[in-house]
Parts: sequence; structure tokens; C-alpha cells
Amino acid sequence: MPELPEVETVRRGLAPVMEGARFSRVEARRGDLRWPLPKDFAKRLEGTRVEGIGRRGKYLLADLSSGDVLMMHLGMSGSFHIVRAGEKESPGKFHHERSKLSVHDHVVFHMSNGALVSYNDPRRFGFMKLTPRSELDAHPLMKAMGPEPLGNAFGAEMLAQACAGKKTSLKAALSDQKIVAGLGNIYVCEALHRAHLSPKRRASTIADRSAKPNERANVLVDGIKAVLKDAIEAGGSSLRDHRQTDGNLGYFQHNFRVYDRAGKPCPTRGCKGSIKRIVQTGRSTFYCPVCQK
DNA sequence: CCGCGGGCCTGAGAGC
DNA sequence: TGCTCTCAGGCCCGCG
Repeated sequence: MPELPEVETVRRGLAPVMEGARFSRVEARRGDLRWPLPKDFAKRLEGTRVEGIGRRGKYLLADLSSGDVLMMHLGMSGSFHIVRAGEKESPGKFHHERSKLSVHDHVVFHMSNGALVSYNDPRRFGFMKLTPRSELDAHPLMKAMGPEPLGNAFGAEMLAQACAGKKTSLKAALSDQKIVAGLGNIYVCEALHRAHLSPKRRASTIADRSAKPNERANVLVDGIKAVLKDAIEAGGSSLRDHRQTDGNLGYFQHNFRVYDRAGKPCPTRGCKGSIKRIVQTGRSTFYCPVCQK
């Protein structure tokens, strides 16, 4: 499922029911995620309060009163589901047909405010880990991660710098979490189309200053920020399994300009091209060969 | 160090 | 209906 907009949508769903509440009981029903849940997983959570739920790239980070951070990654198919809202939430809001526990749920959080939150991950590429907050920045999974694309630290200058000397394609570079955090296959394709840049272009050429300084990098940064903002506003994209935590579908998939649209006309104004599918580093890429240079 | 390809998993959908 | 095949939004690891 999830790239930055989907993870952010999940964060926004979980925050109101989990922040300020304690874990009264944690069921580690199935430990078989990408990395097995530690044996003391439930014990380390129970009794602690969730101070806040943040996000870094595609990771959800729950700050706990114990001093630990609960790191959660949804892999390809992980999803959170608010089975029952806490006392402060309006009844009925979560009375969706999916509002029940499944035997396949990996983890179930029982919160002190009455909320019930489940995590389910069919493909098991996701995981949860606990780490002391003081060690978070130095954690191997966080340490090398690039800047948040919607933050001020992400701009044309740094992107050009990060891509300098890269022989790989622009598509592969933008998919690299070390260069910028949170983009995946869909939003890389969409951002490149918005920027009219070819996914096949060598990443290093983004720093080409032959025209205006950082012109390409500027346009690309704008494309990335714009598509992420639009997608977050739409509640993410629901292709297969991503739903919002209340069971509702995101609807950004209706606004895809290129992703999974092979053969369809290019939506760029005045462009007569049609969308093409190619494979780069083993993944599908969708782009318009006419207006993306 | 870099870039690529394989592998990890299950489930949905297409085609026969 | 049922089988087989392909593909999927992520990321780690080993190889050259």
C-alpha cells in the first residue's frame, strides 16, 4: 500500500483515538511480520501512554510515556483499522462494515479510552519495532533517511546536490529513501509527470545549470510537493488494500495522471502523447514520452 | 561505494 | 468453476 500520503492519512486517523490514551492491553496475535515481534512487545507497551503520533517518511512513530518510540511500517499491504472509537469520538463514525476484528489481524491495541485498534498485514512486509527515543535518530532505519519532502529542508539546492554524480535513473533516485523520504512507485511517477521530466533521465542531470540555475530541480521539487499535498488532501490512494483507518476509501487514485494509465492520452494541456509503461529496476514506470524530457 | 537483480510474502485479477 | 500465471503501493541483501 502505502507511500507518504497514505501513511500520513493513517497517522491522522490514529492520532485522535490514540494520543493521550494508554495501552491497557496489547494483543500480539501473530508475530510473523517482516521481523518477528519481540517477545516482550506487549509488556513494553502496556501501561504506557501515547504522547503523540508522528510520521517520518513511510514510518509511523508513536512517542510513548515510557521513553520508547513505537516504530511502525506498513510494508506493501499493512493497514490499521479503528474497530471501535474511544469515548470522545462520536458514535457511528466508525460503524463501517469492516469494523470487526479478524483472526488474521497481527496486532490489536486496547486503549484506556475504550478505543480498539487493529493492525493487519497479509503480505507481512510491514513491521513494528520499539526503540528508546534517545536512540531514534541513530537507529539504522532512520539514520540515513533523506529529508521530509514537505519540510523546509527539502529544496532544489539539496535535491540537486543529492543527485549529483548519480548514474542511476531519476526514477530510481527519487525512489531512494536516502535521497528523499516517503516517495514510492506511484508518487515518483506522478511527480515526474508534473515536472515534465523523464523517469529515464540520469539523476545527475537534475543539477544541470546550463539554463537557469537549478531550473529542473526547482520544477521537480514543486511537482513532488504538489502531488503529495494533493494526495494527502484526498485521503491517499486506494488501489487494493489502503483504506483510511475508519474504513473509508482514499480517492486520489482518480486523480492519477500517469500511474496505471498505459495507453491513455497524456493529460498535459496541448500534449498529443499517450502514457507508456516501461520497467525500471524491476518496477513499472508510467510516463509520457512526448512531454516528459 | 554504486547500481542492479533477486527474494521476501499473500491475494487479486486475467486468461485459458 | 478452477487452474495457472502475472502483478502489486516496500525494502534488504548479495553480487559484480
